[in-house]
Amino acid sequence: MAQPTTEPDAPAPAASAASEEGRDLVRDVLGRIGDKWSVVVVCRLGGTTRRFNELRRLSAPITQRMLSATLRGLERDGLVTRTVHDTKPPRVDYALTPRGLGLLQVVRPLAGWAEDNATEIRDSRAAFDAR
Amino acid sequence: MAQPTTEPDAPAPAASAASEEGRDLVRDVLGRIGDKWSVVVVCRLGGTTRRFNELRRLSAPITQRMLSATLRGLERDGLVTRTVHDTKPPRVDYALTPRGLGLLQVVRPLAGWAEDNATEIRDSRAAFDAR
DNA sequence: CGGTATCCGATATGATACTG
DNA sequence: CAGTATCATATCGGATACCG
Repeated sequence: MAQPTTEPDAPAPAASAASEEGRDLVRDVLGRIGDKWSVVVVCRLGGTTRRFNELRRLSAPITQRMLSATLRGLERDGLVTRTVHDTKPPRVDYALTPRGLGLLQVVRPLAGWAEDNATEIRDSRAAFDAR
Repeated sequence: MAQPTTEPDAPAPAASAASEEGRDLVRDVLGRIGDKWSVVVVCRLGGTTRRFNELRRLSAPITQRMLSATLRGLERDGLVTRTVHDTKPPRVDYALTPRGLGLLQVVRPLAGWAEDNATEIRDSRAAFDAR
């Protein structure tokens, strides 16, 4: 980011998320995909291209408003493409970009973990709340 | 849902998160770790055990309140253990449980992806907002 | 040291109605 | 079909102060 001059040598971020502002950035990115629906939508998109209402059914019970907002956020981050076909009735296709596919690769294991551990976690919560 | 009778063979949920209530559960779990700090704290804990303020420094700029709340949430889900040593001054150790270590395995790649793509995503956002 | 209690504003999300 | 606009609310999370 625009450090024009005077770099002694310090290129290597070395460990993870070293720089101060780098960590802010990483938390921003995680916050984006950490909203209620992004992970669901990315997983539902997968490697194929889907239309709006198709995606909505697959991601139920997402509301129209939230799907729209989620997709715009993902598009803003360069994770999905939005293609408008000028037909009647209108048709809009969404698909993951290469960057979005990269996200899918790391997010699918997460969703899998959540699924695998869901019932045990629910039990842990119940036990914790019981005392 | 609830195909009462006559299942020819259909045992496999095949794809991910098949059952209706299963999906709710999965979204609950994802919502938990999708808050602002859980991923950071889990990564900072890693395989070692840390004290409260130590963790707080490592997770800066988290507030005391949020670290406390985040840790309690993770403990509730059976992802971290909380060990109180009755010394003076008090000392409390936190560590990931086996289940928490499992989460770490899938969350670390996610954090790595966020780090790797942070600047490009920031640029995409700027470009999107510009128009 | 390791918290909890309280207050409060920002944001995320849902419900509903309307549109090209 | 694929959205947007508006309103209401719940929750998140920061600041601050106090406690054992």
